[in-house]
Order: sequence, then structure tokens, then C-alpha cells
Amino acid sequence: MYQNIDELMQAANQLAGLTLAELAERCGIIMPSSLRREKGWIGQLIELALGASAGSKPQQDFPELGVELKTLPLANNGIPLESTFVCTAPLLRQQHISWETSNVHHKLSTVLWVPVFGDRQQDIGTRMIGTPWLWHPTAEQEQILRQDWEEIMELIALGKVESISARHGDALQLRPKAANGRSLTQAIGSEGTLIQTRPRGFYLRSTFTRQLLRLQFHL
DNA sequence: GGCTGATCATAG
DNA sequence: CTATGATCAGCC
Repeated sequence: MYQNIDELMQAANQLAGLTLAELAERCGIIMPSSLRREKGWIGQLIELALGASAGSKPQQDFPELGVELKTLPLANNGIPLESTFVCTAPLLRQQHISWETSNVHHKLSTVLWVPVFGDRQQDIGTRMIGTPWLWHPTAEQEQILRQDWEEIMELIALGKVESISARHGDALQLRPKAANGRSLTQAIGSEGTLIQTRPRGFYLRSTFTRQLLRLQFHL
């Protein structure tokens, strides 16, 4: 699709200033009146517009470029409205995974952030795409992420997954990631035995993405 | 009002 | 079930 990252960025920049209604019309898809039942709709619209590999394939959105695409919902004052999901957390057979080989590290190594402005109660169609930017973690940011990841993974390995709350981690947090409370997966329990627990995912705190915005746009 | 824990849709 | 895309909603 794209020969290089510059071509991708050029395409992404063309989206800036468009409302979601305009982009949906260009893509020929119908807008939902609410995201309540289609929480990922905006992300999927942006994927479609940029020609990202659709579907549920693991790894990055543009594997040939090594780029992960993330939409970032912002209130009209420019502050992130939500945390950013990164990936599911491995709760079993994770002893051999290091930060360098982790999915979090891989996904966050290069991210194309696409901001979407709009307050929560604002009609989906009137929300506006902002200026995208490409992000590589700085050494300092990477250190923070790594430390959070290592602490969380150690607790998981020690069988303490159920004692990890979303309060843990400065930039990266662990939260449930599932269809509902009934979905279960295996994890290491307190006695070193297997337990059933809710699947968890890694998320970037909105305070962290807010800092990224500040650094990028000098806010 | 921000944040944590819970939840929604879809593909394979 | 796990993966993708995330936001909802009630508690503090």
C-alpha cells in the first residue's frame, strides 16, 4: 500500500480537518448515532481510510512499515478522554518474555497517533480529525513504560494478577479486557496453581498520552 | 470530573 | 476462546 512512512504520513495528514461525517461519506459507510454499541467504530473508520489491514490480525496495522495506528479521542479542549488500549496481557507461560520481546514494547515502538476532537455528548459526525503524528518513545518514556511493564509482569508471574488494580503503573496500567465479566482465561494463582480470571489488557493512561500531546504540539 | 472496572461488536 | 477496534458507566 505505502512504499514508506512518508507516504503513510502524507495520507494521514490529508485526513486532518475532516469531520467524521465527511470521512464516513467518502468511505461509503454509515455512521452510528452512538458509539455505545460500536465502541471501535472511529478506529475502524480511520483504519479503512488509511488502508490498514482490517480484521483481527495480531501485530501492527502497517507491518511492512512497522507502524501501529491509534486514534486518540480528545475533548475539544485537547485533553484525552480515554486511556489507550495497547494489547492483551499474557497471564500464562510468560516467564520467558522480556520487555524487549514483549508485545507492549513492539506495539509502542512506532505509533501513528490520529487525534479526534469531540466532547462525549457531541454528535459523532461533527467530531473532527486533528493533525496526526508519528511517535517513538523517548529514552525516558521507554524507561517508564518498561518499569511499569516489568512490575506488572512480575506480579503476574508471582500469581498475584488478581491483586493488581488499575492504580498500579505510572504510564502503563493493567485493566480487564473482555466481552463481559463472565469471560475467563487461565492465570497463575496465589498457590502457583492455575486459576480462572478475567482477561486483562495493558492500557496507556490518559495522563501519559496527554504528555505526548504536550510535547508534540507544545501545549 | 477523573478514574477504575465492565462492557460492546466483529473476525477467526 | 483470542485477536482487533475501543468507550461506557458508576464510584470516589
